[in-house]
Amino acid sequence: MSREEAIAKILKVFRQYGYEGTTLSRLSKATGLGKASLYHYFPNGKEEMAQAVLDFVDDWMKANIFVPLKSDSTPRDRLQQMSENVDRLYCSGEQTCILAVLSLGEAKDLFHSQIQQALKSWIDTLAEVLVEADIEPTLARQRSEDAIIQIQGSLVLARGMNDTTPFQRVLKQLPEMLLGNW
Amino acid sequence: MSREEAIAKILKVFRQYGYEGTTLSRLSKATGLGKASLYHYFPNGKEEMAQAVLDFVDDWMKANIFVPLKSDSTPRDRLQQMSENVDRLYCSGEQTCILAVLSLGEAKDLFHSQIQQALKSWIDTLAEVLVEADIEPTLARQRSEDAIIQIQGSLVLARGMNDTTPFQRVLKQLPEMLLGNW
DNA sequence: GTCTATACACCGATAGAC
DNA sequence: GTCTATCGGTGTATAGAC
Repeated sequence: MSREEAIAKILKVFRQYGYEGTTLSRLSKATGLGKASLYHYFPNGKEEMAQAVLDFVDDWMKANIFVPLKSDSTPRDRLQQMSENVDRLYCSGEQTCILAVLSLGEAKDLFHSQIQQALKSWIDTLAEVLVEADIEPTLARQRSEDAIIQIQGSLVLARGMNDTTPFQRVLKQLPEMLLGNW
Repeated sequence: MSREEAIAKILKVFRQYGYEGTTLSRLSKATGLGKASLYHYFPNGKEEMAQAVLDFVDDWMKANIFVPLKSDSTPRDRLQQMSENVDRLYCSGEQTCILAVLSLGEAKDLFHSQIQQALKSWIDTLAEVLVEADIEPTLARQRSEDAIIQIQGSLVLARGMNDTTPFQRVLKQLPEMLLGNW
């Protein structure tokens, strides 16, 4: 198994159980690797695995969210593209946000600056698109923040209610909400 | 120390560290009680403490959110009252939502139905107020759901950005958003 | 009620064979 | 690379003195 494949499986565990709830036993089971083998890929153990997971998601978001947002198609198309990839990122609302999960407990101290940076980049990039769509910078910024709030909030609600409908509704309305047509 | 006082301190630990990250050592430190003393108040240990915390918050929400929402003042006043108490519940955005935290990992299996019920009651009660304010039931329900989404999402963002501003903005706009005046 | 002491399982991590 | 075996530490939980 490649390191990349292992990271994808490890990611699922961290998303479900959080940092402290993710044990080497669970990671071993999820990857099919023995504990010692995990240390072959990640010499610094659990912390390095969480770091790898964060880096992996970081790269994925750059490629599948930020790059599309900076493309040369129309603002509406770019926002639509983002929504589709956000839907994939969170498996239509069935998976938590790793940024949200790793901002709890001990993990908060370890990864806070990286999480903060990822959220900030997302909001900033989104706001730039809205400014291009002739929205006032202050309003653009606020709407972008609201978009992240709605995505995160609907993930929480979907998890708590065991129903992904709220997430899907939010995502569907997202482009028009951002552009202010409603 | 009374059981109630202990629960309030235990609540803080679960909010910060989540279910798996909350250890008896941390609870012992937070309460000032030895581990064995904790078992005097909560014979079934950690699970019972989490249950007590959930029940405590449940009662608090009934008294400080649901009851005000069902009072006989105007819809706007009731929503305003809710916002103020939500602000207290989450310490102006500095504290997580225990319902959101306990819907992760092992705790999800243990407490899912109670968490689901609490969220559902909140949305239902909110929607009733909006219907009284002559809003169509379908729209009332959707806006109520959006309110919970925005509260939860802004808490996540506030935590990730280490900045409670988003939460406070959401809360301030909440009554007018719900009534549809914006 | 609160404590010290302790039981036993599981934690993260490592050694070393293959 | 992957494994088994094992380490020291900490987890939850309990016994029993005071």
